Amino acid sequence: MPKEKSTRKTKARGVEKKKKDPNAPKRGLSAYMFFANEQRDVVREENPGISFGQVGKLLGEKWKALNEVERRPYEDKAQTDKKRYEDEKASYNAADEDEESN
DNA sequence: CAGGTGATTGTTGGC
DNA sequence: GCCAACAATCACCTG
Repeated sequence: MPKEKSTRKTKARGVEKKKKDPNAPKRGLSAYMFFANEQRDVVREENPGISFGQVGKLLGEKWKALNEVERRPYEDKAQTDKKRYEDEKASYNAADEDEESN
């Protein structure tokens, strides 16, 4: 069971020591990201003048408020985005074999 | 084979 | 540029 205490740990790693990738192929976005993109302007519209605290929270609440079907389009994108990352990883792997000739 | 870990993704808003 | 809740993710590496 992973410990989810502190929200963001940014660079504060607690494990031995892992080195980041040179190309850092990053991962794909998350359904939430796509959903947020839509609500972002919507939520803010329903709550004009609210700070991130409200928006962020409301976003998460509404996010789940949606039904699987509503999340589908977002998940779909998330999966597609994932593939996108796969591509990076592919290049990243290839680069590892022959580094950049440059 | 199985596990868990971390890294990342995007929103807003201020310094 | 970074940080914060909010959520998902899930590929990565290891023993």
